[in-house]
Amino acid sequence: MVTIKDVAKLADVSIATVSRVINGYAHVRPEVRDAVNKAIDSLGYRRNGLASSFRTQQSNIVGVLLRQQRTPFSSALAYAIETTMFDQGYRVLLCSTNGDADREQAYLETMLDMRVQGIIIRPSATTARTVKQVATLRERGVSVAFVDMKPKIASISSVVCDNFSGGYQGMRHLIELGHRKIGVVAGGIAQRGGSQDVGSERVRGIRQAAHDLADDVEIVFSHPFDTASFEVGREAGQAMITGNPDITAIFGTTDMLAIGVMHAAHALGLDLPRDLSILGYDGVLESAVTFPTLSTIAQPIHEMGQIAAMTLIDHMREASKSPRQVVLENTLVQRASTIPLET
Amino acid sequence: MVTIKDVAKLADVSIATVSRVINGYAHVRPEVRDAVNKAIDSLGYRRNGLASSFRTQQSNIVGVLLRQQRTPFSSALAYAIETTMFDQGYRVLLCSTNGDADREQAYLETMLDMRVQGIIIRPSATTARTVKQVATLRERGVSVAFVDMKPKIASISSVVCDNFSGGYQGMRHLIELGHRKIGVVAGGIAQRGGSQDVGSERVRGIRQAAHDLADDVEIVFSHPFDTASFEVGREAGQAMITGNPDITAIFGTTDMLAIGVMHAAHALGLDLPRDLSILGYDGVLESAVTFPTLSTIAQPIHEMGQIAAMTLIDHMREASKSPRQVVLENTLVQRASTIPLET
DNA sequence: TCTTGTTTTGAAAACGTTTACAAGATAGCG
DNA sequence: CGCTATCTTGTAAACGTTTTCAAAACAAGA
Repeated sequence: MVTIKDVAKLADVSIATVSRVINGYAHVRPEVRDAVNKAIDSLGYRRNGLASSFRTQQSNIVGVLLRQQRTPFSSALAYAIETTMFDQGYRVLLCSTNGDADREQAYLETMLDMRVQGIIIRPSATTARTVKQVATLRERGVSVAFVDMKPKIASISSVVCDNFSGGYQGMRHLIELGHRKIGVVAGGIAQRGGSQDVGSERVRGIRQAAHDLADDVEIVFSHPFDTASFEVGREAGQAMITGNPDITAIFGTTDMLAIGVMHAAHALGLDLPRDLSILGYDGVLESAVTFPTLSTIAQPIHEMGQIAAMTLIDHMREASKSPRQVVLENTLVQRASTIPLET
Repeated sequence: MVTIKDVAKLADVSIATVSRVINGYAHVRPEVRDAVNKAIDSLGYRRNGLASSFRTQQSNIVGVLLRQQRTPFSSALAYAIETTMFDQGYRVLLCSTNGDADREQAYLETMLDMRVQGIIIRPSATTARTVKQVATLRERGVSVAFVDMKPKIASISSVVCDNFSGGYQGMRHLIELGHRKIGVVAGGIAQRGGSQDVGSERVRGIRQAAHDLADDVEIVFSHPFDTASFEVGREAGQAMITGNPDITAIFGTTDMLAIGVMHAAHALGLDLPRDLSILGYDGVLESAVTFPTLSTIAQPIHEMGQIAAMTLIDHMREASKSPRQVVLENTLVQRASTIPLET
């Protein structure tokens, strides 16, 4: 393996000079610089990243800790973060904890061991524990940013969507279409803990909209305290439709949930969207692919990832940077699954 | 930051002994071991991963280079690889090149700089270039494994599915259902290059099955030389259905392609699956979620990832291990979108 | 020419660990 | 008790880079 020493010898300079050339420092005579570069090329020298990271005690790696990885939302988020980081010269150590607290712990330790400069976390259920660990992280000089969950500690930067407003918008959409008896399938709330969590916020927005916008709205809630998956949506949807045949619209607080509802409706022989309007939440790719295509409250997932990445980068480059809490707006994407109530 | 020296001082031993304890070497007296461990705990010492990686010139990081990241297939694969690696004590540097050769190059260099022990690659279009780079990698002692593409160099391990057999199975399924005029939407072939690529293999299997199993089968091909996306499938499907109204089944060589076809069929007012059977390929989550649910040739994606990971680990642990080419079987998952031809 | 200031360069230390080597301690054996 | 073999421990070098410090070279001003 060719080292900086070999380059120095060939170019007939000291290793310090080679280092200066490599790192683009000033105060190197142009002809020396050229000679060094020539030596580097001819030897095929590559800087030993391990050595330089060791010496400077920092790698250009940032950790990204997601609680899932296979879901459309998570992978879109991961992609956004990764590309942004790449463009800024950082590399990403991607870790999916899959809700396992031990894994989360193990990954955080690995990250610490590797002296990552910063970490982006989409916290899982065990938030309390995570937050405590985050405190430890910051003591060690690691920058931290949360995504998709506002931390209780105000000193941590975060990027979230306004889920209250999203829920509100969605409900308003259904009400404006004339629906008055509306089902809400709100999954995955309990396990996310806290009252400030994503799912509860959406439900809060839904209630508020119903309260604000019409006197005669009736909401039927279904709270499958489970993951917000397709199967859960189907089961909840089936129960809801059979139990409340007069419902004219169902709002799933997750696209996958809504798609599950859609399947239940199909299976029960309903003609969509004529017999039942269905609204989703997230705006993942899959929502564009259902039949009928799913109207949904879209989250700016890519933007979330980008902003989270840039926020973290700001903190890493300038430790004194004060934390910022970014809140992004969700927007209604109207497709084919929601139509005006036929009278 | 507390170092091994501090621990040594507190435990009143040499740093060599501490190192031995940390790394679990033999020849340390139990009481000394305990004392060191106690010192470690009381100081909150954590081994500096950067330093030890530097010293040993290897990190426990493996690189995973995928050409995409947002697709269901890729994220399922990434997840499988990552969890397997984690369980084996390795950490994953995940990189999505997004088909960009420069990015691929940049990532490979980063990986080299970080002295990753091994790399798993799902090669992109620029295979020739990649293969050349891989040669360089191996000179530098980095183990390499391919996934989802059999490399031309026999010395590289790989894990692929038998796409020929998959295509064959799919076609047989449709023929056995009585279909005789069958459309095939085969996307994303050209850009993968080579004749040995995934898409072409599937088409080969399809042709062979038609040839073997019935004299009177007519196949209509559509080759959108583009990514195998939903939109492409929809456009190709629309053209195919309107151009060949007597087709009774369509085989998409990718689930997303097939789902696109399904949408085209819906849009044209066809009643699925009565008017048209549709078959997909991949078995991604989304295929279970369409309406009607999509019959598909399912790939054992998780298994592919697992085996790729374990293969790479074998190579890393024992460099002399001879390469192995694993070929996995695809299996037909029959759902609602394919039914017998009504006569 | 001498002084002063600036630019350019090299020598050497340092980062925190692992590990080769040697030495000290202990045990086993005759 | 003395010798050897084995176990346990410490010393010190090494890994490849960055960076401090100081010296050398040069330029400019007097």
